[in-house]
Amino acid sequence: MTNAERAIGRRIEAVKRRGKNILVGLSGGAFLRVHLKMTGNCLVVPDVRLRAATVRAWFGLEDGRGLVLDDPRALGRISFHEESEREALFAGLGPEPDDAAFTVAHLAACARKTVKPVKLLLMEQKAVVGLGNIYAAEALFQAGIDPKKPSSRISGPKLRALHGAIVGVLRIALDSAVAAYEQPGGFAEGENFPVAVYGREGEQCFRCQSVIRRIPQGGRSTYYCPGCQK
DNA sequence: ACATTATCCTGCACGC
DNA sequence: TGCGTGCAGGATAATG
Repeated sequence: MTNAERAIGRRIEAVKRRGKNILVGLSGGAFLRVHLKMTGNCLVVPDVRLRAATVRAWFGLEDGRGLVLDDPRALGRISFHEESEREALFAGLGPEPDDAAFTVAHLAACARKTVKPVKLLLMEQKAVVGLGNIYAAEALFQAGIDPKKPSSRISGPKLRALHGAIVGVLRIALDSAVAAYEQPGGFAEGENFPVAVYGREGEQCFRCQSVIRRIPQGGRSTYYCPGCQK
């Protein structure tokens, strides 16, 4: 029996989220883990037989509808797990940004442990979950921190500002994503987020008029304002 | 043990 | 016009 076949006959009981993972709870003590990566979309379609060409995985529901993973770039993943695997599966993840466990002290403790550039620390999903390349850059801009700054050398006030920026950025990102999904037929995560630095290389900073820069970090592009971010 | 790089995958922007 | 190249993204495997 394949892993996908282990889901057959089970009832969908709940849908939750942990960081960037969607958890589809199934009867019999199991769940599906979905990661949308960049362009994935997990949704229920009216007829599982009429799937878009970009649907990479699908489950037929008893009424003919389908639970599908639609992903043009095919980086998204869906996998079956027993409840017993849950703890180990997410053991490396940090707290949710809106959880009481995500405090300034927690962020400071994570930062103190490493000299790696703070942008990379934020991308690891270990100090806090939810930040990707765009939101990490925007949070660092809001906090006025240079993305190249060694994590352990960030001052107390800057860490406090960063904590607030992370919470604010992810709250807006989540709210706008939920609103986008609630539009009829809508899916436009991120489209409503007002970017200050991401993708704006060579353009002027809205705040100080400096020219926005782009640098490689961890194989990705990081955008920042050299005037605002020290 | 750590840090950097490659890999996955497709679509699109770009230069010639 | 059309083709080749490179880049975008998150997470993880592989390499240094």
